Order: sequence, then C-alpha cells, then structure tokens
Amino acid sequence: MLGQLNSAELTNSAPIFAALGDRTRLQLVARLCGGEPLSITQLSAGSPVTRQAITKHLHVLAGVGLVHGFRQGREQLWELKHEQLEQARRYLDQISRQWDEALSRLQAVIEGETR
Amino acid sequence: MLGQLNSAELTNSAPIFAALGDRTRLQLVARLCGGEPLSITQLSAGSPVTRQAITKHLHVLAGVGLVHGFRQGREQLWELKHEQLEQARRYLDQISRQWDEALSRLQAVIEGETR
DNA sequence: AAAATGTGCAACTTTTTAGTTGCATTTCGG
DNA sequence: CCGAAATGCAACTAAAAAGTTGCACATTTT
Repeated sequence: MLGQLNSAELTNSAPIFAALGDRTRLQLVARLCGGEPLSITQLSAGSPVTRQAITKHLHVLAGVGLVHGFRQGREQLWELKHEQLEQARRYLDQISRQWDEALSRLQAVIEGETR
Repeated sequence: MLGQLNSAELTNSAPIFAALGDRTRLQLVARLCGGEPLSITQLSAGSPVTRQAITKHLHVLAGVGLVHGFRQGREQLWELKHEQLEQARRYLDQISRQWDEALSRLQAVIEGETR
C-alpha cells in the first residue's frame, strides 16, 4: 500500500514549511523563482526591512536547502533550488491523497449502513 | 499568461505554511488525515507534550482553517479541512511551474548565444 | 450523588525569531 | 590610490511562540 506518511518525511518537511511560513521569505522565494539569480541588494530593494534582515532570511531558506548562494565579484547572488520545493509539494500531495482515500472509505461505510 | 504569483496569494499562503511548519502540528495533520475525527485526548496520547499544548496547536491549525473542531458530548472532536491544504499545494505548484518556465527560457537564451 | 473522564481558561517561564544598529572588510571604477 | 558600492559580522532589543502548572467546569458512568 502506498501513500503512508512516515515519521522521517514528517520530520524533514516541517522545517521546510516553517521556512516558507514567513511573508518576507515567501516573497523572496517568489522573486527568485523568476529564474535569474539576484543579489542581496536587489532582493532588499523595495522591502520594508533592512538588508541585514533579508540576509538572515536568505540564510534561513538556505538552511533548509530552498536556496543557494554564491559569490560573484563583490556581490553575493542567490538562486532557488528546486528539489526541496518539490519535497514539500510531494508531502502535501500525500496528505491530500490519503485524505481523499479516507473520505472514500467513509463514504463506502455510510452507504453500507444506510442500505 | 497564467502562473503569475500575486501578492494576495502570497499573503494568504504564508500563514498556512507557518501552521504546517511545526513538527507537532504536522503530526496532528498527518493523523487527522486518516479521515476519522479524533478527540484532544486521543491526539495527545503518545505525544511528548501536554494536552494543553496540543489544544493550542489545534487552535493554531484552526486559525488558518486547516482543521475544524466540534463538540460531541463531553469531548471535542477535530477533523481536517481539505480546502486550505489544497491552497498551499496549489501555491507550491505555481512556484514550481514558474520555476520550470524560467529554466526553459534561460535554456533558450543559452542555446541562442552559443549558436 | 459521587467519582472519573474530558475540556477550558489563565498566568507564567523559557526559547526562538525578526529586526535593528554600528562597524569592519572586500571589490570595482576612474 | 581613493571613494563608492556590496557584504559580512556581532551585539542587542522586542515580540511571538511553545510549553508548563493549577484549577474550575461540564458530562458520563456506576
């Protein structure tokens, strides 16, 4: 039987969701998914918080593997890493699927009872 | 053109991810997606934290519409609400899709340059 | 009615997180 | 070489989050 939620995936997924669970960070991810690597200064432009705050957020995202930073000359560029995002998506898919299956089973039980 | 990430979805999605971004809460969601409503005591059983802590977590999940609680006799039962989970999943889908499109465009540019 | 079960509410402690300011360091352009 | 631009690092503040304890209240069960 597929679709069982094991403890390992749960432990791995929670920090990813936590990283995405901040408005500022989700905004960073949204901008970086444009594809082109952006510098900290670029990412800070138009933000209500300071450059240092943005830097911290980027490190949080990097900590769970959602983004990746590299140096180019005097600026630090950041880009999205697709893999971890996929893991989070897969996890939600699993929960959704399991939920749907559960509803089907309940439906079957109800139909059996009322028949 | 579809797939653009607007600010509203971003603002709505962040709190949902934040709610999922806690090990204990993600565990609750995982258990509730079994389909059958469970009481606080049942959900607390086997957890390292107290019943009151579990209650707080359930209210956090309810705050973003991920779960729904109702009273039955002396016990309070909780069940999963599918809709918000779907919204989170859709949001990750959007980011993934936009990312894939961005990669395609970059690929096209590179091929154009090296030709 | 009395004991047991299941919750709710409130105050309090401890940790984590978001954000700031200030200053040092590195790199680019003229 | 010098000033401007882009970051990095560290200390500190403030607010939010996670968890606890203690006790009151409602509903069963015997």
